[in-house]
Amino acid sequence: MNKASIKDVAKLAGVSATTVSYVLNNKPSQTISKKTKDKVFKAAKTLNYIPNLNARSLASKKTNLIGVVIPQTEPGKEFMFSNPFYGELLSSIEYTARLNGFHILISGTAENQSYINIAKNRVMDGIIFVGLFPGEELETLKGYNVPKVLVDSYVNDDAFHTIGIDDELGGQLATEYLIKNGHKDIAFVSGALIDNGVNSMRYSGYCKAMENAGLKIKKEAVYTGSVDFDYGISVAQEMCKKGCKETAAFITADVLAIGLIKGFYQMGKSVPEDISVVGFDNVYLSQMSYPSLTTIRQDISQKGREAVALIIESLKNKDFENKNITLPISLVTRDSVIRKE
Amino acid sequence: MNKASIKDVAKLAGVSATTVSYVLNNKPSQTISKKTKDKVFKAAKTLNYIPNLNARSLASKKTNLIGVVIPQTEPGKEFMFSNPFYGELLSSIEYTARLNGFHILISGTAENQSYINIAKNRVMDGIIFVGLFPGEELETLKGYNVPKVLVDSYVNDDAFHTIGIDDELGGQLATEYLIKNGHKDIAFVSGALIDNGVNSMRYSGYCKAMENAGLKIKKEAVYTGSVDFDYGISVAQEMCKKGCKETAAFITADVLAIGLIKGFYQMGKSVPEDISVVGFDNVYLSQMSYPSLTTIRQDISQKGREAVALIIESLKNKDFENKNITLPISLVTRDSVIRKE
DNA sequence: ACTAACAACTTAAACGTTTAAGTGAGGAAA
DNA sequence: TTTCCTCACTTAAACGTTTAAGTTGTTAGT
Repeated sequence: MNKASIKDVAKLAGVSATTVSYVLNNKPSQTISKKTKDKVFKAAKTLNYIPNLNARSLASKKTNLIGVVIPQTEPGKEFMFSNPFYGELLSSIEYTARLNGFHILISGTAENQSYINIAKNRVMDGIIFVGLFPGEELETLKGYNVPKVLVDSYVNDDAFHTIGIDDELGGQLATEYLIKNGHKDIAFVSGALIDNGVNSMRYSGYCKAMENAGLKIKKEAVYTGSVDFDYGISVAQEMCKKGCKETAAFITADVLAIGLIKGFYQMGKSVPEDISVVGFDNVYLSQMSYPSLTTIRQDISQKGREAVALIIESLKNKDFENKNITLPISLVTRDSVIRKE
Repeated sequence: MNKASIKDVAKLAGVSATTVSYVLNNKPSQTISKKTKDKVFKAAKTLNYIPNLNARSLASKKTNLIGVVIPQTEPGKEFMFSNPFYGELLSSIEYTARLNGFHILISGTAENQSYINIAKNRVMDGIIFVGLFPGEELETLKGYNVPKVLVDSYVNDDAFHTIGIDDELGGQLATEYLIKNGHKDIAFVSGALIDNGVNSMRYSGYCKAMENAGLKIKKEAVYTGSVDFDYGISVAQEMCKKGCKETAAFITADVLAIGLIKGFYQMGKSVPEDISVVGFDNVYLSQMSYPSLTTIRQDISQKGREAVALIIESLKNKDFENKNITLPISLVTRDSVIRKE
């Protein structure tokens, strides 16, 4: 028993396929009698009719599909969610999209695989790109004529919506808070510093705060690697091996910060007694750790909601101009920072 | 400048659309001269041709799309990833699918929304359902003629592949470990106990271990609510308020266990000194907590890989019978359990 | 009584592919 | 030389919808 098509429904109901389409889509542009509607509904129900969305999309040029491209945090590693930030963001995107009748098509980006592959290979109503993407491909992407949102990317091009936070300010707030608490030797720990990436911006905020306070930035106190728990542990180990002159650290991601805390603990040092720590993102994880993490709060959920909203708005209104949205951030103080005597 | 279609390419290359299709899909059933191939490739490149996958799917009846349905952990809450288990699983699914040329379409399940909606509304080559789903809808789902995988569901129906672990054994192992360490008053904490759900099975393992050891299961030591951090905190509070006669707890999810640890700490009790804790799942989170969590390890990543593999296998081989896979588990001992004097 | 308007449909083209079947040319086998 | 193959294509139908543009039959207005 194969799937019923609109024609089967039409035949059973004794009307044309067009009528079925009108009834089932509840087109206000077309009046259909109550009697006919009932017949169609009944026939559709009887045949367990399910419209083929591929056909619908082909005909209507709408797919109700939003693509989400998420960077692979580490090459060869399947865990694109090793940073819970992405999970929370995706969750918000999916939820908002679903409320609006859209589905989400996700794709990580493999090492050697172009991230625009997903755009090339699917027909989507819009795409959300999370994180930083290399510049050359952006050009190609521009030719893809659907609403596009860049999340957390400092690309300045009006072919895209952008949505992000003031990462530099965040870095500054975090560092200033440590300084305010009497710390002078403050390490900086982060994923790779890529031009125009969030980490670079946060680093720049760190530098600003240090300079404003007349503190020197020591090269050996700047650690950059990958954003995950294990790298956090290894940084803590390295710091301890070096003697750990630092009394505090600003870390650009909460997972990474939690890794540091763990690493210090393993090396016999404790947070915040021996070293204070400030993270970034305020993922749910940050309240779970011990000690709970002082961090820069951003509204991840809102980021997702806005991203979807921008796409939907652009879809509704063809002249809707691409927007650049900056969401607010704030410092949330918990237990990972202590005042230095 | 609208998108180029196969016809535009054909025109530019001076061949038929069919030839273009053959060339671009590299069909071995059809021989095409090198010369023509080159012409087609060149034309496609010039026009920046991107095949419309909706049209392709319509014609070929393959979508290269796998649907993943994930339960909403809490009604009205957007965070379907409040349990990191889902994120890790999804990540694995996405990665495996991508390696095989598939994309992932995800959908949470809203409260009042049928979870088969996604199946009804999209044309997919296969679907993976994660968690427990109400029985009535399963019947409807059976009519949907694509490979279907049920992950972590104790439905016994050969219309589905199933993949899971021996949850009862897991519950037993965890509880026995606590008993072996001298604990007699052991609480059980979990999400809702639903017939044939993993939590019920884990509970049953808990009961088995208790009974085998001649220990009584006290109703007031069994806590069931939702699987998230906050519920964990509230259970710890409740336990403490009751005087906390228990010296240990088996908790059916790591996030929940971490919540308990936090809650105990807030109430002035510490883990494992005052109370020992065993979790379940071994999500990456479990090593991050302090103390790190003794838990039941399951290979979440493999769960995802196998789920996708089953679908792909079924797609390749129409006679491939639905399988029931049970993956191994084991106890991983960390720091959240202490021997009782 | 005649036109206009409207309600309730249907016809047919279009969306962009795939693919079974067909075609013609050139070469090999008889 | 004729027949038969094989190569290198092309034709045309099909996939399941949507939707602009008809086509009726009825009602309303004058």
